[in-house]
Amino acid sequence: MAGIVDVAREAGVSTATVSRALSGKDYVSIETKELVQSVADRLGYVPSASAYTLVTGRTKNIGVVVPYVDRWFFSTVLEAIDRELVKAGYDVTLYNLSSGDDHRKSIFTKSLPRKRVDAVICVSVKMSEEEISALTQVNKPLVSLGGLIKGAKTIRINDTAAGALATNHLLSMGHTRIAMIGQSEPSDNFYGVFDVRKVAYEAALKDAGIEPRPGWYRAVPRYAISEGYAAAKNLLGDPHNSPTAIFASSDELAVGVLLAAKDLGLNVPADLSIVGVDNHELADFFGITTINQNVVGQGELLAKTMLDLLDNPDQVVPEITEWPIELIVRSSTARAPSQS
Amino acid sequence: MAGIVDVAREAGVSTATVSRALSGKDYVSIETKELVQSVADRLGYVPSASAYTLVTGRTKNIGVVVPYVDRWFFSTVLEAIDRELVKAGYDVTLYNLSSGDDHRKSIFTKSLPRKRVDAVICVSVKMSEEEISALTQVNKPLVSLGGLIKGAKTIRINDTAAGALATNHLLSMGHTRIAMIGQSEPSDNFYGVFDVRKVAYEAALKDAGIEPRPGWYRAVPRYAISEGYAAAKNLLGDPHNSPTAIFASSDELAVGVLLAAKDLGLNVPADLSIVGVDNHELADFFGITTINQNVVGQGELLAKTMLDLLDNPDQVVPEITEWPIELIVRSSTARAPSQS
DNA sequence: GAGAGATTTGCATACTTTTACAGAAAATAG
DNA sequence: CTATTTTCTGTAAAAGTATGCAAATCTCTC
Repeated sequence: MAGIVDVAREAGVSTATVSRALSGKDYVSIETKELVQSVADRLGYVPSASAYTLVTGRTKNIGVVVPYVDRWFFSTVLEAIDRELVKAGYDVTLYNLSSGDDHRKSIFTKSLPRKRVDAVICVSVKMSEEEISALTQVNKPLVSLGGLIKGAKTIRINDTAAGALATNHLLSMGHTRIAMIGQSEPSDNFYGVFDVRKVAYEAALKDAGIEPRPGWYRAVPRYAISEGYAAAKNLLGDPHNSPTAIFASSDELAVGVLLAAKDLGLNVPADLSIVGVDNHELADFFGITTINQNVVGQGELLAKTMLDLLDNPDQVVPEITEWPIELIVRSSTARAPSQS
Repeated sequence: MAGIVDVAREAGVSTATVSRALSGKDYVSIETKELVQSVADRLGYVPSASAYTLVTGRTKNIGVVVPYVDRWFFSTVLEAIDRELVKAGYDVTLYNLSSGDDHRKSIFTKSLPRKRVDAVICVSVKMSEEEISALTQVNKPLVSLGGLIKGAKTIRINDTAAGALATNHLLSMGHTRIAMIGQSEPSDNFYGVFDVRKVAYEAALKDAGIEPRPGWYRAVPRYAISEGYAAAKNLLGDPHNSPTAIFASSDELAVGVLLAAKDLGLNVPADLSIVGVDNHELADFFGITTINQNVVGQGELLAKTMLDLLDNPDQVVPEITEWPIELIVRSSTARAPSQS
């Protein structure tokens, strides 16, 4: 393992010159630069990241905290974040909260502040005051996606607007019997949207003069096709007293609803309208009307925001930037069937 | 930012004692240990990872290289790997090859050897000789999942056996008109299984005295429901000359096939048998016969193998350990329909 | 009570790099 | 041709921790 001194000796210069030649950001003659470069290549020299960090205080590494990695939203956003960060020369180390609750504490009190990372990106994670201050006290920039983290720049969609947009779309098509499948209260790790969208859905109904039925809101623990299917089977069980529309809080749930409807012999959208959220690849495939939240775009903006913050650390900016959403109408929604 | 010297001064001991007290792996009296601990807590002291690494040579950090993170197989295996590694006190930094091809080079020549990680785990990635030697020369343990990396411990399923198992299952039920949907040649980053399973499928047919029809093998670029759907629609287009069974190289493809069959008015399994690979959550939901490869199990074993290698670096072990597969029969396969 | 061993601490060094400082050489200005 | 500026290079001092070595204290055992 060649070190900088080996390169210096071999090239007949000082270590300082080697450092300058390779970093390329200081006076050094073109000849010695090339000489050093070639010697370094020949010896296979790569500078030690820990030594670099020790002296500069910078790691060129960013920590990304997620509640899960094996779920669509998170793996998608992670891919987007990683791409942007890598482009700027950063590595990313992954902190997955689902890997154990006892682990969570050590992440925030040990790993993150331990000068391992230059900054922290949190996606949809709930953080306590102490956890936040543990980070800000060591002066680590912090940005967040979807969560509510006091003092951190946050990017998120307006979930109230999303819930209203979906519900109003159905109302505008004459539906009055509208059910919703949402997210049940998740773990401590996960800042979910479970009640925000529900509240918006109920408010939209009330605004239209419709009293929401408690039985027509179903909470599922996970955004999965199977969960949407089971919930829909249940909601649509009684043909004389069924909703004519279902608002699902994710496209994966919506797909489950669609399949359940088919299995029950219902025609979508003639008998049942469905709207989801996410603009998941599957929503396109199944023709599901959805609320596009462009997860990749959010991830990219998140990463760019972080990089920007790293460049000028004490800029003043809005705490929360709201990512635009839009309704994408496909073939899963239509006018409500005439009253039977 | 409190350093070890601050703790030492405050506690009235030497830095050496602080180090020993906190690491807990050397003689230190119980009283001073508690004293140091409390002072460290009060000051919010966390040892610097870079200093630790510089002096010990160990990072407590493992690099995981993947071709993608936003695809089912990889996010699932990543979750499993992370859980095991975290349990053992390691952080994981993620190297996603899909973040750019120019990036790939810098990963293997810079990031990885730069003493950032203690070891490297590769999942399904093709590596050149140079890339491997760049890692082994700096003495970094390397384990791999699914790829073929010379000199590295590798865990994988026997894809030949998988292809044979699936095909023979269909043959044993009297099918003679068997098509396959596999993976087209992927990028340089990705060590795919595209031809291994195909060869096994064709060999199994030939063993049964059936000449494989070129047109009945379809290659798709991506394991996605939509790809399986499109390929199946195509394969099943001509009702007088269609296969009675389709072997899909992944469960996601198989789901697409199932949906296509339904849309064409075919009855599964009466008119068409389908077998997939993975034992994806969806295969259970849709009742698809599949070959279980237990991705989580593979990831866990991979991580454990790595940890073991880290503990005793020069053990001698088999290069390749083969992960067992099994056929899970569900409701998507049945005896071939009688000849029409 | 003395010697042997076990336990407890501190001193000093090493790990590898970057960079402030200063000095030398070269270029430019007047 | 001197004075000034610019370019180039080396010396040395950090950065924060772990650990070998030695010294000191304590605990036994006979």
